[in-house]
Amino acid sequence: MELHQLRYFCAVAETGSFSRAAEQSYVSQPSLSQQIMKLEDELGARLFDRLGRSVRLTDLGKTFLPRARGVLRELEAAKGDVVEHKDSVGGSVSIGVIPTVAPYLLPPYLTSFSQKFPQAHLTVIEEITPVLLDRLRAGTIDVAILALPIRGHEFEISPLLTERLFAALPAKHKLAARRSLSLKDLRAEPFLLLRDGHCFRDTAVAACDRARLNPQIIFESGQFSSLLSMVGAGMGVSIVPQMAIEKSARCRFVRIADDSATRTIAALVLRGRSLTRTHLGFLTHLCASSAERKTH
Amino acid sequence: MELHQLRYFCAVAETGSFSRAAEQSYVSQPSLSQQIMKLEDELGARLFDRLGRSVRLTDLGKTFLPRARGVLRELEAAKGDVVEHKDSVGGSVSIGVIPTVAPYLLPPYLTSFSQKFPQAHLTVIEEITPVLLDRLRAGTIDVAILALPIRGHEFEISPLLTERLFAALPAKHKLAARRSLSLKDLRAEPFLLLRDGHCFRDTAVAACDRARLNPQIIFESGQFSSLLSMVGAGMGVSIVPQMAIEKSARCRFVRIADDSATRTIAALVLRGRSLTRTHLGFLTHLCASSAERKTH
DNA sequence: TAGAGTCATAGGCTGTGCCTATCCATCGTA
DNA sequence: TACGATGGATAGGCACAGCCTATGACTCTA
Repeated sequence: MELHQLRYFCAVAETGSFSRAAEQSYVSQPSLSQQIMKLEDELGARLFDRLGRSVRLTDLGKTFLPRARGVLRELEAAKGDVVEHKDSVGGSVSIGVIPTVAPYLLPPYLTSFSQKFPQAHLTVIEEITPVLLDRLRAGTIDVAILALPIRGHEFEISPLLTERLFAALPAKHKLAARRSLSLKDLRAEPFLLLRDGHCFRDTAVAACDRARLNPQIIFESGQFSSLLSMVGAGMGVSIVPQMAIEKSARCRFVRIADDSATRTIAALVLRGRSLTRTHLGFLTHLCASSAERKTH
Repeated sequence: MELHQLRYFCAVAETGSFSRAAEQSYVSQPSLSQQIMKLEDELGARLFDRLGRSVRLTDLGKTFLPRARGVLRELEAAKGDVVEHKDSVGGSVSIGVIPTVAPYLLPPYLTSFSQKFPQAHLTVIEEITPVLLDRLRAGTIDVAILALPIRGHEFEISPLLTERLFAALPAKHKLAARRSLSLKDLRAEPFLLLRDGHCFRDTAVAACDRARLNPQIIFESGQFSSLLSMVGAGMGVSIVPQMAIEKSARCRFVRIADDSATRTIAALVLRGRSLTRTHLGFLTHLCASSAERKTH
């Protein structure tokens, strides 16, 4: 049983004639006859009585007609659903962000995106990098925003922005008034860093490694604000990304001049995943916004 | 969009794998892949994300899946309906009968048929021959029971029984004691016949014609019982079929010996009409019963 | 009785769905 | 890191199914 057979059947039932049904269905009359006969053979009974001039539904045909229409109706509904789905930008997007980016970068993005796509529904999840990667793989988030580098090429990576790292120093520190400094200048300082698991800790440590620096870590926390208040209290120094700089009377931020003292934020998508219009809208919005940001 | 594509799609969605879906659908994996791709092309969007090892529904796929299932469910329902319809003998049969047969022949047929097919629903319509033929053509009755001859071969004709004609005479008539008579013997008699339109009038007149008899008709009625009471009152003679003979003190029935003085009752079906099991059941029952009747 | 209309049949062609063989990427494992 | 196993995509070829035109069989009408 095939769909075109059902269509032909309905056409004959409606027009009461094989010839007219064929015309209406844009096939030749013999082809249509053949398909109706094939359908009848498969069902094991006649659907129409061929009476000299006209054609009439048999009892079986009468019961079969609404069923055939039902199938075709479902089919149309399915097609309609697809069209609707493709046209809509009302879908939802789940975004995963690492904690050292979430509070600084995301809010302006989200508000401007919501203005552009009012029907879209956004969900934001704050997790550390390995969790985000797992969730990308599992499909429980659509996009992840995190810091490079990311190994493995199972992801599609779009770099968004690269920012410099800054040393956070107590206001009264001897280097606090400098325009910039080198990591080596911090060789003797006690360090306050993010807890293990936060990727920015790895970024900072990697920068130190490249500067042949082995920092002595005396305090760890889960968030920058805790670190900075400790720095302000004079317990030691820290390294923060540019976006985490916050005005504070007791803290000074000095640009780290080392070439490698940067971090790059990127948006990741699982390679091979198909993206809805809403997903694409969000991604392009993300890239556009960050490009704009760079030019400032 | 084709049904097998929807089936393949559902299979992949269920198994989470093209290969397993192909196995389950009894096609090769490339064929199935090809059809899925074709479906995706038609819809203009991916239904699955091919992720290295496994395969996962896209958002579109997720909304499309219940729709595809809906189409296939409707299809199964349609097939189920057909099977059920073919197996059932619970359908209805509309029977048309001419008035000069209805009260005599039908009752025993109907009761025995209802015993054999308790779920069948019978409808009986009593009309004169041309009306019955029209209704056969229009499909508003399934079977007609009437007297031959019928011209035109648009009908399938099954003779049921042939009965002799009898002369109905007043009890005191000079021929009333005879075992049989010839139509010519009635040459001088005034005739009472059925009204024009009743086919038995034609049957009787045709028999007279063949006997070169031109009957003088002095009374017409729509039913035999009226004629017979008038005959009993001595107004004249009449001709009736064997089955219309009724015991009466004032009427005598004498067999008409003429070869052509018979009438044949037949069942008619529109040629080319498909018959349900119930229709066939009724027809065969009719033929069987009348065959049995003949042997008595 | 000729002609128009209707469905069925016959024969031939094209497209397509299927197959096998192979390629390419990923994943698990030595 | 290299290798085989797994799973999907690609390529090439074949056979059938659906379509077409031409024609036949039949009915109804002028």
